[in-house]
Amino acid sequence: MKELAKTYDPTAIEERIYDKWMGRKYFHAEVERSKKPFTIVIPPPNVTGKLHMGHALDETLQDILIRYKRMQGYNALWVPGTDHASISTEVKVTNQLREEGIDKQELGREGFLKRAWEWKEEYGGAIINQLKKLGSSCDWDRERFTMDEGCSEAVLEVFIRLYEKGYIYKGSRIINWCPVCKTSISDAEVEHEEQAGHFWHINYPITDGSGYVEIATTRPETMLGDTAVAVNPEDERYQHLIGKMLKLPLTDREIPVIADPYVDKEFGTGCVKITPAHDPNDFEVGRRHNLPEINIMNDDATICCPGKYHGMDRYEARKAIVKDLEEQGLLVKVEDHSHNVGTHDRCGTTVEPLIKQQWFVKMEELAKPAVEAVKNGELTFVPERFDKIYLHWLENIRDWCISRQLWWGHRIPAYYCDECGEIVVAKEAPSVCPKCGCTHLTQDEDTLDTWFSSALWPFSTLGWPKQTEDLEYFYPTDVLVTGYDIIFFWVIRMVFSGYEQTGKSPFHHVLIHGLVRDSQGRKMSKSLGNGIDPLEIISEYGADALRLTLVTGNAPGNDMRFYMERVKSSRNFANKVWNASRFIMMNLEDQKIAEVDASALTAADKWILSKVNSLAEEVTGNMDSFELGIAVQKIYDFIWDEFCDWYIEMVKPRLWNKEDTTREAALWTLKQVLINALKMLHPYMPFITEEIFCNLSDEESIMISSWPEYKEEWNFAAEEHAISMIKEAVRGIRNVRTDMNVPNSKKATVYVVSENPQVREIFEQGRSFFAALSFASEVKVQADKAGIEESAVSTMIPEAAVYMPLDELLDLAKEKERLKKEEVRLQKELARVNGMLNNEKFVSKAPAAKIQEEKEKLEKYTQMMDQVKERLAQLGE
RNA sequence: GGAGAUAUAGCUCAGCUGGGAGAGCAUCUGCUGGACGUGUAGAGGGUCACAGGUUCGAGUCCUGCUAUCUCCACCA
Repeated sequence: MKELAKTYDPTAIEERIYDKWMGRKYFHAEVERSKKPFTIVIPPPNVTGKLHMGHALDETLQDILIRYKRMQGYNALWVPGTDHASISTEVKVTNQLREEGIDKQELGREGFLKRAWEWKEEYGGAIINQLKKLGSSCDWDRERFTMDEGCSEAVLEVFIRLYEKGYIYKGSRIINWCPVCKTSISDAEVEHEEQAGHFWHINYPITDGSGYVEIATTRPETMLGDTAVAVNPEDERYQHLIGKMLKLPLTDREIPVIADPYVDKEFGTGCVKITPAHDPNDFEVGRRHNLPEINIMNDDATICCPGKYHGMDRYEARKAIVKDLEEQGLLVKVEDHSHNVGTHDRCGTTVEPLIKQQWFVKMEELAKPAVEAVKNGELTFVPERFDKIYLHWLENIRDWCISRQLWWGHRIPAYYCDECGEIVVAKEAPSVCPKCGCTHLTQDEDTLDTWFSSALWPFSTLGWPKQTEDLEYFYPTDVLVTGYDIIFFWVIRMVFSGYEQTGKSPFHHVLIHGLVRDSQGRKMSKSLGNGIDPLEIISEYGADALRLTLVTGNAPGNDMRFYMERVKSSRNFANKVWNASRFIMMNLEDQKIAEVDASALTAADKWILSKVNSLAEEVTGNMDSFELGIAVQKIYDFIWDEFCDWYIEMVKPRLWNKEDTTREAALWTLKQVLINALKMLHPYMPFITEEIFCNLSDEESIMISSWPEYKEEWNFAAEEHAISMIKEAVRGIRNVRTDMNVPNSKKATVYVVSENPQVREIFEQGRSFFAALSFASEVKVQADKAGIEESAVSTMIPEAAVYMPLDELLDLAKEKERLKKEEVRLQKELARVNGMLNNEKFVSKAPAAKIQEEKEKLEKYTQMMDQVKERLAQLGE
């Protein structure tokens, strides 16, 4: 056995261990009919991405679950991969080209894609290596990419299927347009933010000269595209206007006044300008009334209409138009007004609603099984409250705009006949037009929304559309782990795609986590510069410490704050585990410990075995309910408090005495308990547990060892009781000594007095460690107070009194004071217990077990009180 | 305008189906005996936001209210 370092140094260990795991293919899973599968697919990070704390949390949670299930004997598969991230990547590559002085358009589609793939090959894998640093046990042999051959095949298949069922259609509709990225985006990609703006009141002259109609708008520049003014049909004020024509200022057009219930009488002036081509509501109104749709904007949001405003930027035009209206006396007033502005979530640009030909997925029918899945419990969210968010979105879902005016992505498999305009949707380019027979067909220029391919991720990565063995065995996956911020983008789309294409929900559970924030609670962001790099934390404190920090004290769905003190405390725990193990290995001295018979075990051994046994039961329960924070807290407390601070201290006297007949039992127990604790800790802290385990065990790796299960033969209730009594006495003694300022070096005889022979037996049995833990020179266990000096200090536990003659140190007044404090405490406890037991309603309604519990407490407190009173009397009180 | 979350020790947060308020860090006081000072033994510190209600019993369930945060929403 090698000598272990005094402090744990993760950097020396982690890489070597990860290489070992990789080399032995522990992460790899193949179909194995004899085992039950447990599958997770990774939320594929963007190829443009760099590992941040959000990833670190997400991957840690998945790795914990997958390692846990693997140890439980499941055939655990964690499928990794990356997402092509159409817009982000396209922007990055475009910028790179620009720096080289190359214009994307001049380079052309083919040249651009070549560069994009080169870029992907060069930088795209970076994040994968970063995931490995965390200890992620992904099956890297199965690494996928949303634009690889198989995923692309799945995309084509789904597109064609949905098209043929009529769920995908092409239409001219109002969509969200990003004037900077120059592409359409879906509703989910629009972020709404409240912005301070103005409300401009403008008079539109009535053509018959009878006056004006006053409208109010937040976007005066769009008036160039107005094709009507609407009033509510029930608004008495404006009945006479309906049907009249208005002169649209700054143009030579005339527009009608129409009546539509969409208009709110109470808001603004009650008259609304209708701009069908630049506002989603107006678009609807326009379609109802067959109004012309006049587009006044170019793709870069400059104005496009005959006249002086042509070519102006939208905001420049706004200023000019307001100025001109004012000069013409048509501007009535300007009010301050804050309103919602839609921005593109990738670049922050204000989105422009525009009418464009785009491809859409019709959502109404597709959404139904996804709604049903949550309602009938086939799919559950952890925590449950995310059901509501999910359902609310699905129940109000609108058609999904899936075409993007980008090059990096899956090109839409639609071909147009140059002659007759026929649309052919097919996996491969048709050579002739099925309608007119000509041979000139051109493929649609657009690509698909990046989420179209990620929606298929749980099954496309397992071989779909081929009915592979993998698919049949590993699918549906078990749990999806992700942040609440992409429920709309991703989770919902995976669920309805799963039902539509495979007839099943793609996973059974969705474990939602929150955001990792900085120590002040702010979002970590590039612009604030407050991000903490997980890789830096790993290199300084180790991946285990980072992982522990990310799961400790965090409940599912809640945001968490990240700060260095917590990382340090996790690192300290790793060191604690390291040193406890080092201590045990030093004592084992490489000797083989034979299986020890239960009859050879002492009460302390049985106590700790019983504790680790119930720990296994509880932790398993917590992990099955995804309560990972609670589970790891219990493991932490067990290792540090029960095992290190109590059990190891208890067995030291036995270890030091080579003649001790129970020494072997102590060594065996230490090893058993440590191994079990390490196993439970392994999913959380994989590296340190592996390193220690391999130094301790003959098995080749902890990650393929078996998860501890509850075993009846390790259930020792009597010993748990006995040891808790001794611990109680030790605590009492320590308290007294601290109170009296007795240094640890000053030993005293400790008398344990109890009339109960069983209690005396417990202390007799525990004599060796009880003496050590209570700084006793000698322990005397007896039935009465014979031989105990009256001046000895005392502490009471149920069923026993403990005395220590500390002669010269004794301060009688202080002793009395302490006893009186204890008396007051006991009085309060007795009052509470008696209050309950004397309450008829409690006795008649509370469960029997609870009543029994309280009765036992009453007995204990009464005993202790008697002892305290007796002692006080003895002291002349 | 809807919906949700959060409010517990100085700080950051746990607390599952109701049955004597917890952890880590911080603060204070001891302890250097043979795993660990990244340690150890102790201490102080909480009307569990507020007000009602249900219950023998409420941090936990219900109602209301306040504050903060988040999501959704077409009031121009």
